[in-house]
This record gives sequence, structure tokens and C-alpha cells, in this order.
Amino acid sequence: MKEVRVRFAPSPTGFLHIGGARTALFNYFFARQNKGQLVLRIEDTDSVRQKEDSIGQILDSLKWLGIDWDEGPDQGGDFGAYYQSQRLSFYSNAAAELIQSRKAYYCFCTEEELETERKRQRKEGTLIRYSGKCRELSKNEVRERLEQGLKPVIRIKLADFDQIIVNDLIRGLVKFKSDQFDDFIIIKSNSLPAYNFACVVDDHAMRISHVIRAEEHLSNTPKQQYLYEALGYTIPKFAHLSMILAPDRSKLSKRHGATSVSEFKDMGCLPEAIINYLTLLGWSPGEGKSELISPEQTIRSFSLDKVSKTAAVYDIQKLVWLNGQYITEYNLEKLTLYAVPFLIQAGIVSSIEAEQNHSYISAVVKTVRERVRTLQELAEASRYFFKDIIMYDEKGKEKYFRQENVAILLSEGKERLAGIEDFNVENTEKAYRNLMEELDIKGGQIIHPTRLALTGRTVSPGLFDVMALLGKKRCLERLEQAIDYINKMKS
RNA sequence: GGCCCCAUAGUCAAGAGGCCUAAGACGCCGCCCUCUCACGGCGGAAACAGGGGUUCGAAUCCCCUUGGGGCUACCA
Repeated sequence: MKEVRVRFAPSPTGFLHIGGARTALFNYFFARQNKGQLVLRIEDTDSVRQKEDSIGQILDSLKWLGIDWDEGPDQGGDFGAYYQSQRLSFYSNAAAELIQSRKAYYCFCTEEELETERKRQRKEGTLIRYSGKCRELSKNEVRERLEQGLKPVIRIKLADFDQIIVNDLIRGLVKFKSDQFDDFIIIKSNSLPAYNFACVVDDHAMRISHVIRAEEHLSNTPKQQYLYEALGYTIPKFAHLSMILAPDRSKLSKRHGATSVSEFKDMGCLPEAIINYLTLLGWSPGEGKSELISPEQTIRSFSLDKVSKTAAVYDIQKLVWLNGQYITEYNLEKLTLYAVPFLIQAGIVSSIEAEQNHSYISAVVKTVRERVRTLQELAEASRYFFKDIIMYDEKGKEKYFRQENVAILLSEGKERLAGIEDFNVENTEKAYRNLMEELDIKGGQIIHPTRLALTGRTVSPGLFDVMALLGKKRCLERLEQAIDYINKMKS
């Protein structure tokens, strides 16, 4: 069987958004499943829309997600270069060949001329097509104009045909009638190739066997197929993935909140969770299978004909839920590593402290992880393990600190804690349980105010886990602080 | 406007003519567990866009309408 080679071909116009990431991911799944190659190609032929550093961002996001490729701009490969801007000779050679065989021609029409023509066609209600005016220019006429310094485009000369049929692996046979096409541009007047041309030349030169890309390219495929035939290339297999839409079903854009991989990263999503989420967007592991699925599992059962044809609206809530699942299951050491930057970012620890207190941080992460869903939440939930209490939760204050005799209760508690030698979860709990029994009170009566005193909040991990982590000294100090505070509240 | 793709709950999705009184997951609601929150457990509300065919039988096949998306650029 022919070797499977697929590619992901982003254009560097911004961050890697989730649609692009999913396209990359499905290419990756397909390549790995078929023991094929994934190549990364940068489509940077539009100098106007290029964004500085976009390539670096995209590569970083891909790597961070754990999507690795076999050939590409950073590590090279046998079919380079991997930037279209460095492959210009491929395109001009291919175009020259087409001109030579009279399948393409120079066109000197200016943009203004074309615009007037289009305007007229719009008014007349006819199809908007290039007239083919420059088709019949003689060699001499072309040479003359070239010598005048005019910058032509090169257009493909469409032969008569009835229709073009695209056989899409996901959508089946798709037919396009010939009247939809005109002599489209393959080389722009700045000598750079137009997308449809560059794409064909490169996919052929790079021996791409399967073109797996977003649905927005489905309508371009007949043009590309025409070009394959004109150039005598064999046509690869195509698979067009449905689009990913914003919650209002419009195209994804910045106004829809987080849409790029880097934004999800900044929110505190784990790469594995994003991968898992993206896997589920347009593909399903099948009936009765868990939705928590690793790339390895997906690679085993992935299949393009099971990919959904329907555009998907992404749902950040499910991503966040998945992320929470990953946070609780994650390797603790790795999770700590991911968490530290968020603690620093939130001003909870300094980078120096982070290095010195690694094992303490890890212990905090361990007790907090189960009830947070993002690393940002994790940082926030960890604050009082590092910082003193400067304020108490408003509602909690009213509810617990105004309880009768609460100060006395807390000082009792403090007393008991003070007497503990080995200040751990079991012993602190035992001390408190004994106290409750002696005073004949219910747990909540002392546990809630204590929690507020120790954490400043009404919500936390189990109280005795908090105590053990905080340590005896800080527990006693915070109880003292709360008692003072309560006494001041009264007066 | 023309052409193309798509259409199962709020969202992702299973479903390939009878197994459908339509899975599962997120979210939502209720209950249980419980020191709070989360986790977990149990239960609930919630969908085949509409209309025509074909068929003994349609979520599944065909047609139309509607809706959404894409392409129609010297963007990719």
C-alpha cells in the first residue's frame, strides 16, 4: 500500500485556534494510525496578512499540545523547504510548464479593469467570470508588455469540461458544474503563487497522499483537482472536516472569548484535556465507550468515515469539566510543575519561593486539586496556604462569627490544637472530635467558624487536611487573629 | 445573487429501514453522601427543523421548503 503522508498547513496570520488545532490533531491521528508521516507546512505567501511571530506561536501551541510532526520548518525533512515563501521556484517552474503547454497564460488586466467588469456583470445579473480577454495575446504582445515593465498575473486556461467530481472521504461524491469556474489566477502579479496553485504544487511535491483540512476548502477542491490534472499529477485523497463554530453559530473570532489554544493554556487548561475535548468535537469513540480518552486509544479506533459532517459549536463548559477530570487524575509532580506559573502569576508565591517550597506546593496542589477545574482556580484555591488572612468572607462572617460564644469556642479549639505534638490530620481531627463530644455540640458549630478563621473562606478542602498542611504555628496564629477580630466585631 | 456542504435536546454526539417508547457526555434541576465546596451515587426535565413522497415499516432513502455554514479575491 502507498505510504500515508498528510500535512497540516497553517498560514501564519495569528494564534492557533481550536479549529486549526483540531485539523492538526485529526491529521496526526490519521498519520499515526497508518504509520505514516505528518508534515507541517507554513503557507506564508500573503505578505499583507502575516503577523509577526505567528509561526512561533503556532509551533509552540502544537508542541505544547503534544502533536508532533515528522517534517516541518524546525526539523526539516526530505521534501523541504517547509515555508512556501522558500519554495517559489517550485511554483514558477510549474507555472512556466503550464504556459509552455498553453494551459496557462499571462494576463495584464488591472484590478480596476476587473472591478469594472465585475460591476457590470453584477448589474446585468450574469455570473461573475473573468472574460478571458488576455487569453489570446500573442507572444509578441506579451513580450512587449513585459518589456514595458507591466506586472502580469498568470491565469490557468480552462478547457471545456462538463463538471468536476470530488470524491471526499467524509462527504462522498461532490459535483461542481463547469460554469462556476473561470480562468483563475495561479501566480499573482507580485510573482507569488495563489493559494490553490501553491497548495497543489506543494502537496504533489511533498507526496501528500491524503489532504485532510477544514470544510472551507471543499469549494476550492475542484479548482485544485483541475490543476492536478493540468499538471499531470496524481490526485490525492481529500477529506474535509466540518467547521468549528462559535456559540452563536457564526465563524469563530476574537469576540467569542477564548478560542485559541494559547488562551486555553492561559486559563489553566491542561494539554491533555484540550486534546481530549478536540477529539470529541466531530468524532466519537462509539457507543458505550468512555469519553475520557487518550490519544493512544483514539489512534487505535480512529476512522475518517466516522468523522461528523456537521459543524460543531464548541462548548467551553465541557472543556472545563474535562480539564477538572484531568487535574484530579494527573501525575502530581507534573501537575505541580504546571501549577507553579499560575501561583506566581496570581502573586501567591514568588519564583524563588516556588523553588524553595516545592514539596509544600506539591502538598497543597494535592489537597486542592480535586475541587478545581482549571489551574487558575487551583491557584486561587491555594492562596491562604501561602498568604496570611487579610479578610474574611462577608457572608461567612455574618453566619459564623456572630454565633454565640464563637470566640470561646475557637479559643477552646486553639487550646486543644496547641496541645498536639504530632500535628497531623488524624490528631487534629481527634482533638476536635473530643472537644465536640465534651461540649456536646455538633461538628458544624465549631468546624465552620474554624474554617473561616483558618482560610478566610466558607469553602475549602476538609478542615483537618487544611490544618495539617498549614501546620500548628499558623493554625494557632490564625485562630488568635480570628478571636481578636470577633471581639472587635462585638464592640 | 450563483454554486457547494450541513441539519437528532442548550452543547457535543450514538444511530447505516424494524433492536428507537431515540444511547451516552457536558450543562440544568432534585435527592443521597457530607464539616463547607467539589467528587461520587441515584433520579428528572430536555431532541429526530417543517412538509411531501418511497416502503408493510423512516431519525435513517428521495424531493421541496426553511435555517446555518462555506466558496464565489492578485486571502489562505
